[in-house]
Amino acid sequence: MSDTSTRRLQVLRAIVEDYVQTREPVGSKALVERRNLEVSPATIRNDMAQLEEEGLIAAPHTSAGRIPTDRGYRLFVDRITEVRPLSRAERRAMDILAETADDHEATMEQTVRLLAMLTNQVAVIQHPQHTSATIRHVDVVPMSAQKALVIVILSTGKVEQRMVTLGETPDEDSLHRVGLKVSEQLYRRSASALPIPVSTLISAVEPALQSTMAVVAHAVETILESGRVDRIIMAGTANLAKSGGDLGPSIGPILEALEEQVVLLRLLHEMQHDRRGLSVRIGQETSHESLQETAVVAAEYATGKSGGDGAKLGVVGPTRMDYGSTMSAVRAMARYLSRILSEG
Amino acid sequence: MSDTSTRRLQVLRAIVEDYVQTREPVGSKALVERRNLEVSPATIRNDMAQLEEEGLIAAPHTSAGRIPTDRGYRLFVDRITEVRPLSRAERRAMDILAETADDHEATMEQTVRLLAMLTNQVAVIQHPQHTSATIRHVDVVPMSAQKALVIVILSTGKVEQRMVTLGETPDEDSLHRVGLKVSEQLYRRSASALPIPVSTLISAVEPALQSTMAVVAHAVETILESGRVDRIIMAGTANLAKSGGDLGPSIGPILEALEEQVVLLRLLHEMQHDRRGLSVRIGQETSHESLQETAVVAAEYATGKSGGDGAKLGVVGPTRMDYGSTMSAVRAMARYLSRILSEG
DNA sequence: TCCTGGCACTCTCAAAGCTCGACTGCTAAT
DNA sequence: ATTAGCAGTCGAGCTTTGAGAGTGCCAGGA
Repeated sequence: MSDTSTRRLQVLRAIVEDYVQTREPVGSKALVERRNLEVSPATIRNDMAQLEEEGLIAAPHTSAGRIPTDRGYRLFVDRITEVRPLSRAERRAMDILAETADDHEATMEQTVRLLAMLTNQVAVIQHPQHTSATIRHVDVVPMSAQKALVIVILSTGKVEQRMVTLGETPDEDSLHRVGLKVSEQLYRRSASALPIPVSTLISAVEPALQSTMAVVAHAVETILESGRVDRIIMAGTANLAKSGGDLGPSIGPILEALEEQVVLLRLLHEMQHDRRGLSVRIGQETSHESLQETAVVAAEYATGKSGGDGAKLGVVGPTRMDYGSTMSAVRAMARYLSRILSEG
Repeated sequence: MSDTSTRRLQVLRAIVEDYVQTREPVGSKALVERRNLEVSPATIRNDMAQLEEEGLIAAPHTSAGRIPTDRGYRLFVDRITEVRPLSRAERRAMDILAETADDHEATMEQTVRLLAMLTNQVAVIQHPQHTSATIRHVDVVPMSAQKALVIVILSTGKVEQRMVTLGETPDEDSLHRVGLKVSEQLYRRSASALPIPVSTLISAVEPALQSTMAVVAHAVETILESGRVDRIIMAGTANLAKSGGDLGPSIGPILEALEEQVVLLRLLHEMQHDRRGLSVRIGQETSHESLQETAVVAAEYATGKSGGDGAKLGVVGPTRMDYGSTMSAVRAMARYLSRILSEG
């Protein structure tokens, strides 16, 4: 019993691997040859029939080989594939990245680009939310008679800004003073501690500036709130096209779904990570129409010294992808990024 | 003479317009019918032969209609097409945009997204360089024992940041003081006025902090310098795929070229704008391999109150595009953005 | 109970041949 | 300068055909 069922797993594995490599449905005969198994094609056929019944593989049409179904890939990912270690060249690339990291935003961009290159797929990365950040500095810059820019700098180095419309027209120095007051009052305060003490702030300035202060305080609050809204950056969309004829002829809808950041964000958010820190969604598991033929591999990375937070990064590619190396690249990337962000 | 040569222009116009609409080579017979001209197909054929000789149109194969060449489109754009006014709905969309503009970055993103929607093509926008900006505030935030983040806020509301590695490990307040000193010394200084007086800055702090100050000052300089390096944001890449089978089968290389921001930046930089403020590059005129089958329509927008600066925005699409409405959308978008940025 | 060899059957893919239709270019007449 | 008519060319699309690959099933053997 165990004998035959382990062979079936081997068959599934072989089918997945061959199909990923050759992009063609794999038949019983070809399989025994390529893998020089010890049994005859007929035996394999029986196993295949069994696997098909279990919904792990399917035949595109009567006289073709089999290809894995989403469930087949799922089983493969869960039980069979090994996460492969990275190659030397890949490690090198990451080390270089770690050295050249200067600015927060740039680091994210380089990371996502590198991940796209390593995997030859579309890479995405979620901006860290500043839950664990504290407020570092607030500044108010006049932009025109009526408008001013409120800028909040967080301890993580993230900088947020927002344009506000003022009722009156205070001079530049007054605005500056308002900014200083807010800085002073909120310094070191957790960015996620809402609401902020607006009335205290207002009463901290002279009456003439109080309405301005009200507007500014409100803007700061909005900024802190919106810090919980995620953003995604992305690279390697060209790889979608390059994956050549895979994904049906329909890369358009996929691109659309990717530009719709909301979809991806929800998806990433829902993903639960296993003990390896990885998470995979395959085909329909994405529960999104246009991503039927794609899979998402994601991992969490630590966004600051404190760790906890957990933004994510990952790649999107055809279900027919090399899960082993993709998973290893994603995992490694997450670790490296965590290290860079928390300094190492 | 003038009679027959103006008709030839009309024929060219008709060919371009029909081809853009139908996506199919247009023949002499179909042309007289659709346009109910007063002449016979044979006459048109003669004109076509003439136009072909001049290199304005070409036939994909012997028994097909004609399609415009790049030179044909060029003539069409230069001499024939009228920039069409926007529809009401389009104006509406822009007005809404103007109202919801809060933060600098967000405005840019919304703009580029809207432009992509309006034109159904890939929209790009170049970040303004801060030539005309002045320095508003500088802050230094410790990130770890060895590293700190230098943040520069400009009068335009743009915020730049850069990570630096410090030789020693000053406490947070010292760093803060360094930041304040720099702010104080450079306040109102033009961001493009380089080099900055590093030695003055260094001697403005106590000896223990001087090496730190040197690092920070250098970082500020780097930031100001790098402000001249352009960046591009982009939206609507999905439209590339949607433009269905146009562009050959080869949207991959195009996506790659777009991700290579350098290429686009050079291209945008080279474009000279006509009296309408618009500039168009068609096919080979882009002098870039993978953009052979695309055209770029761009316009300059004013990036601040002072005006002058001149960053660009535009769209990239198939050469076979509706130049009239694309040009009008780009131009309108440039005007609106100028107005928003310089406040109106 | 599991494996194997053999056989009949099915279905896709690619090449080949074919017809149809759309255009053109040319010439001679107006 | 324009027109009508005619002969010639070529691609798009359809059908046919053959080859190849692969399956399912059955009956026999370990």
